[in-house]
Amino acid sequence: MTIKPRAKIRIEEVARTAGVSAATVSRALNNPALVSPQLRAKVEKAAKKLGYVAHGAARALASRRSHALGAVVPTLGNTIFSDAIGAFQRRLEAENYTMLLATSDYDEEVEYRNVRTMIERGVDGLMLVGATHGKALYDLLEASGVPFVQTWAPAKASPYPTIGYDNTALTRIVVDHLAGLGHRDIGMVAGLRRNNDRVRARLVGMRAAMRRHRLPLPASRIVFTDYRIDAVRAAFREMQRRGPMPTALVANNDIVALGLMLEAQSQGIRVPRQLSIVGVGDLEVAAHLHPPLTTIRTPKQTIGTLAAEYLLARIHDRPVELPAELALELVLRGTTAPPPRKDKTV
Amino acid sequence: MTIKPRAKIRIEEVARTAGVSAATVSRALNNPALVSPQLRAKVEKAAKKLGYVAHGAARALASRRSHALGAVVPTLGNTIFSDAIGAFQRRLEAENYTMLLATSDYDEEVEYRNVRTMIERGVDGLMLVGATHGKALYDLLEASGVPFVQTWAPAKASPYPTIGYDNTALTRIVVDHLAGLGHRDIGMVAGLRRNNDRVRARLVGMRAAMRRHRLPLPASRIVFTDYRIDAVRAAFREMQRRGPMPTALVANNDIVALGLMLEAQSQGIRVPRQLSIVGVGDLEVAAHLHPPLTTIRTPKQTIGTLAAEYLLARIHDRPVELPAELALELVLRGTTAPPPRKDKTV
DNA sequence: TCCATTCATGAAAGCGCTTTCTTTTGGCGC
DNA sequence: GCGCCAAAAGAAAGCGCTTTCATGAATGGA
Repeated sequence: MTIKPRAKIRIEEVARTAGVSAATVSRALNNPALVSPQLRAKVEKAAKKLGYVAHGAARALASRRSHALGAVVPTLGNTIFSDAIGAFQRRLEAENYTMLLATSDYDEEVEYRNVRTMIERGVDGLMLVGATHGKALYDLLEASGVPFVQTWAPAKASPYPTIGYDNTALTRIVVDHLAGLGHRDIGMVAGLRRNNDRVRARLVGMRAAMRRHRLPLPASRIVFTDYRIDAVRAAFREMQRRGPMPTALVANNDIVALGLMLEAQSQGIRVPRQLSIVGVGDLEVAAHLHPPLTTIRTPKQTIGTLAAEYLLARIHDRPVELPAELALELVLRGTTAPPPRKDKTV
Repeated sequence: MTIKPRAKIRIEEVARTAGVSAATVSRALNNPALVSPQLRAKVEKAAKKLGYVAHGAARALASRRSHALGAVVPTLGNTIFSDAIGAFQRRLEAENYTMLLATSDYDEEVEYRNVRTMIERGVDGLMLVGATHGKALYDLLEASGVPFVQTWAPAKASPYPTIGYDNTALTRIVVDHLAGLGHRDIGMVAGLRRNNDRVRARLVGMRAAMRRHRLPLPASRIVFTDYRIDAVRAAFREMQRRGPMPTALVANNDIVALGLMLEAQSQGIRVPRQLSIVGVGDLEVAAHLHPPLTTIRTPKQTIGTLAAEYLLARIHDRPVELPAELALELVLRGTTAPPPRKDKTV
């Protein structure tokens, strides 16, 4: 049952066993084309036999390549990010890269520290969330020369490489839909703005869209919340407290939308008859809610995959281009309908 | 806007700037107690001024410590794991460790490769999910001498350090509850068993508990599914196809439970009047469903935190002890009730 | 006052690889 | 059969740190 922990094997010993030099072993393992088939076979056999596992740090030191990419996301508690990270990692794995992951909890300082640590660890590239970061971070990034890519924002949002969709457009699509249905009084249940340019962009887009439709959007129609269902329900009630409810609510994401539906239902408010709700993200449950949730499908996995591809390409000096922005899709389901007929004005 | 990428600073230059030797700089930065306050201050100032960032690989090579821990989990798509990973990472961060993360997608071979890669990268410790792995994996682990900890299983499940709760006990608790309510015909909607000893343990526990209550549990009462809601609903129908429905269903987790509730509702089956359902995990939504879900609360964050603590302790040669098993809590809510009165037998 | 300790510092030897540079080998044309 | 050149292999010099080990200064006991 217990295996004798054999001493660690260094390249030297593989070389001796195979009857070649360490240099040849290194080449055979990392760049087989440089070694004749016979020696290559010998080396491979010896390596396998001895259970040779290269020493990553030594390799990184000598080659100036860590074969590791870093990712810093706000949180793993949101499937939006964990899905993207999953896709990112799978892409890396396919290319034999390792992922370093850290979470910042929407804290700029923590993010800075994490990035610094990763640079220190020698990551070959870095994935960040959001297109607006502190100057200190950008300075650090530029000083280190590590390729990086920002995510969840369209390319135009930053002078630095960025990949994602346009959050401004997102709320525009939603408002267009709602206004098209006849809604004139639309509210928004937004996420917290702290270090979250996605939320900020959506607000901007919301305001602009409302203006285009010549619809009012007083501050009282916007309420902020984190993504705990309790908090969302409280936000719902907060909006009620501020005056008569809007006929439609734009949620920051599907979880928020779910919370709103839950609170509406428990108050006997009919969705969508009395109140329309739109989510964002198209989580799996969205389609299964009662009624099924109208939402915007966002390309989370694509973001992770493309981020990985971009970084890998940069590292290997392959040409890459980032899409200007990723497509969004309005998924029409059962939570939106024309507003109730105005029997009483305001 | 553009910062001139200053050349990378090596310890040598910090030493020169501070007017001391490289050895002193290293000591001042890593083990300040060994350096006199004056020199320490000088070094710190020089390091800050030059923006010195240590070279992790060189440091790892020289010190034989990577200051990185690895984690390999089946998937990030399940909050069970992403929450635990989040807690794990936060704990590491507090101690200035970095996390390497990889997902195996429940594939033993992928897991092996990932572990190998991490060992190669020189992780100081490793967190794994599950208490049963292939012999090859254990051999690798022992040969490398890297401390590791298994999770999501009780200590007794393995000769190796393991931290988690007892999945056998979990289903026992559920069955006890259901049987106590008067249910005699209980079904189980389990997860896929492939490389998943948690599911297998729950099956074992389920069978044992049913036996203790002298209740039958034919194979037809157990149906397997992955965690997509569509699949769960199909599983529900599959069970119906096999004969008259049980009066209670044990779900593999809250997502599965949700899927079951959804399907029941859409068929007009009343929960819990006609059908009791129990979940596992106590996800945040569980309390907000209609009716609120009876479920078992599992200590996911605790598992992540304790895993980190154990590993850190091992690395620093601090004494550690792992709890035999973590506590489970039955959260009674609205989806369980006595079975409908037997108007017609079987 | 002198020697034995202790403490802070510096010099230098690696850590285990990769990669340049050099040497050797072998293929091929004449 | 000889010489030339390309390809393959080896020797050795680092990569940028940490950590022994050695040294010198400072302290204290006799």
